[in-house]
Amino acid sequence: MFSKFLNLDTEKQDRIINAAIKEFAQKGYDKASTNEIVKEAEISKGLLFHYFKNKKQLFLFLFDHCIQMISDDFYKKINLKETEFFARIREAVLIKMDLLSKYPDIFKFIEHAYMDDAADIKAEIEKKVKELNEINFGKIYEGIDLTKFRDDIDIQKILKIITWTFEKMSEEELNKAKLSPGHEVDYPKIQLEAEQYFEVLTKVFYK
Amino acid sequence: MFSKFLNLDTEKQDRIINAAIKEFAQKGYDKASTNEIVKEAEISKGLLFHYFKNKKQLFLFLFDHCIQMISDDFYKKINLKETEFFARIREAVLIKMDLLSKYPDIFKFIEHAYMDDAADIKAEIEKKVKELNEINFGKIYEGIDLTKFRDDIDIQKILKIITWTFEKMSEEELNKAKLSPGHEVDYPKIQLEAEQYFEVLTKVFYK
Amino acid sequence: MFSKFLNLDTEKQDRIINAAIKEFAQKGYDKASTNEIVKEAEISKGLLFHYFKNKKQLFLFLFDHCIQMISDDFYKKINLKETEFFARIREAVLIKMDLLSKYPDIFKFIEHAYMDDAADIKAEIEKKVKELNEINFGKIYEGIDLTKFRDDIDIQKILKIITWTFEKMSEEELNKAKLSPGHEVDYPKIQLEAEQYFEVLTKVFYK
Amino acid sequence: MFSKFLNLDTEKQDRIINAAIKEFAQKGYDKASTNEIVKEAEISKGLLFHYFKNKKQLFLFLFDHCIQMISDDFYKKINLKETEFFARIREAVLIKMDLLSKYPDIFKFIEHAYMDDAADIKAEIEKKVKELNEINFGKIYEGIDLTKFRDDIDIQKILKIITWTFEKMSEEELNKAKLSPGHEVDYPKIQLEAEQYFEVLTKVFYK
DNA sequence: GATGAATGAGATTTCATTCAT
DNA sequence: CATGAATGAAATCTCATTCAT
Repeated sequence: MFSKFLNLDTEKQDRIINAAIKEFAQKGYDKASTNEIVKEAEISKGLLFHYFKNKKQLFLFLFDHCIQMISDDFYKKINLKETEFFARIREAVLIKMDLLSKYPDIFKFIEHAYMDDAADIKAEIEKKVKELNEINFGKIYEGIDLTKFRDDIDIQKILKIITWTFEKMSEEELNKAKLSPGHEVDYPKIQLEAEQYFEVLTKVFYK
Repeated sequence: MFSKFLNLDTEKQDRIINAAIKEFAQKGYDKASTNEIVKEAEISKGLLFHYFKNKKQLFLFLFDHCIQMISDDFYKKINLKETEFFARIREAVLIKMDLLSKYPDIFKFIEHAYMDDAADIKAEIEKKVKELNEINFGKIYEGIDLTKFRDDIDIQKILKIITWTFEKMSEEELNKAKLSPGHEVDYPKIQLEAEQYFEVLTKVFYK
Repeated sequence: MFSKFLNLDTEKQDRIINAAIKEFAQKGYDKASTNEIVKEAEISKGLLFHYFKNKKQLFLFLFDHCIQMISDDFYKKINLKETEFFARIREAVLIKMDLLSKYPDIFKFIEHAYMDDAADIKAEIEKKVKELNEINFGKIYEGIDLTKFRDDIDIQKILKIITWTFEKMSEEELNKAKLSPGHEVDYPKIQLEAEQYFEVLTKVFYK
Repeated sequence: MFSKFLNLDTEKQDRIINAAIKEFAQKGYDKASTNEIVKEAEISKGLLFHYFKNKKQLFLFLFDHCIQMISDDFYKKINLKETEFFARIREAVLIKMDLLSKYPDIFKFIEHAYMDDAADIKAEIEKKVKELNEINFGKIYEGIDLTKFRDDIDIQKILKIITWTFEKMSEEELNKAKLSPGHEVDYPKIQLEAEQYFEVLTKVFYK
């Protein structure tokens, strides 16, 4: 599918990928301009369409690429030997924050991809996202020691509540950051807050 | 700001508002076409820009209008005399579902407004949303009897966790609906699931 | 359909029609450039598409317009009181040649329209052409005195052979002209040749 | 001119010729894509332009090639010993129909070549066509017994009228076929009609 | 107030052809 | 001989906004 592109020398691939991610991250699918992308990547207009037959294919390629990149990095770092639930999830939150500050454009791009409602790409992206979520949810809780949790509550519901709590907490903090003057995310604060929620959740859901 | 528009006879106002909501709801901010709006509303191009000096102002007006409309309806229906927390939140969930099926276009529009990342409107919308959330969070929990909750946990954190749980649960169900063939939301199922989470959360957060 | 366009003042309409006919006549449907048309007509790019929603509609409008114009002129000039067959067809040939030299662009355009195989317009044009031919064949032989023709041959076949003879003769002469240096059509020569064929055909098909 | 190409092994030559004829036949000169041709022929882009320095030369080569092929086939089949005019022309019509159903792509290609008005190729093609027609007209009537025709009419005019009649008749039938749902040419009907015209023309032009 | 013709920059995509390898 | 990456002009069409009437 994208073999032509992948046979390029890495430097040019990177130039194109970075230019495209930047543009899509800034403006979303619809408003992103292939003109800007080729200008930034310093390639000719025709070449982009030689590699990716249209804007949509380019976008979908980038989406896969980003997800792959982030996932790889994530699963390389996470220690699956840690079986204590809260330790594992604490680690996950930390790694996520780390990646977030390391690849801000890519996250912005992925976030856009999730939210963009451009009819063109909606269906495809949503399918990919669903698959991804299922895989991730399984993987992140792989090998977890569930014996510490209360027996009188459906364990799946407990995991959901805990996961959602941390997701929403992060979302809220990131939203606050967006509204602040410099858009700086206050990572130490997030971490502190996370610790407080860990405490609450341990108290109520552990035996 | 929009006084010119508000002085119109209601029938014309409605025609314009409905046409615009429909278009924005279907296509999102960027792809929505002012041409289609005037055609559907049966007014001239110039007139639209006479009332709302540009597309952005029109969108922001509609956003406020929709929020107002939905909020009014919501607070008219909710029984603030009910002070038991879970009873209150159960009622809120039910009313929300009711509104959702009553005004699908408006909700779709608001959803778009939240997600649309057209740089133009993002900042403004997000500010409004934040204010709104704070007001709602305060209002919805107004007069609630907090004495039933455990004393050993920060009550604000408890409320957050509960609120987030129901929000995420609804989001997940709505997303599933989007991926299903007919996009039908399975309201009874949502309600059943909600009851199960009520039970879990009561068990762990009540004394 | 084209009411917006037809409400324009005639001068502007003409500028656009002439520019478009010229471009389509020169280059055929596919290669004709809407850019060139607006440049020649001295209107903005957007305006053309305000009147005709796309290139195809513009072309089809022009086709109808040209056919109408030529037909009107033709039927205004032809004398339907003349019932003698060869007199009638002689007149038709003369009028056709007259129109041909009066509106060379329009004929070139129509010729293109007949031949253009751009998939976009083929079907529509062919339908129109077929209808037109049926009408014309009927009209041109309207009220003709058929009593002079031989009784031992199917009269329809006789008319076909005669019509085809003059059509092919004209085609051949026009083709010769295209190959000659200045592309000049030698009208007197066509007329002389026509007279000779009239003589032959009268001799063999009249009683 | 095309010696490089003609030195290729026949299999590759055929692949290229067939791919190109197919593409030009389907889309006409302008819209035919060299990209599609090389893809179908399974050769590289550069190679095509190595053999034929540009699209136009490729097209002209193909035109000559097709004309040659069809002519060869035609003159191989026609029996020049038959000197009776109508028998000869009847045979010609039959052979033409046979070839038409045997090489539909090639005929479609030639038809396109005749009609395509892409300025680029028009002049050249028309010159070739004219030469060809003269040769064919001479050849097809070679050795014909003209003594049976009436003496009181210019024999050249008689031959023209007869030739034109059969040409126009075929054209009309082919056009009808184009407008019919399945584009099927009704060969038996053409043949029957041809016989009727033979009869008429014999009656009037033979002594 | 109300109209809708007019603008023109900018969008994506195609294409024949070249040329370094 | 053979490759296919690279070019960039040109194509059609859209769109929010203005302004003379």
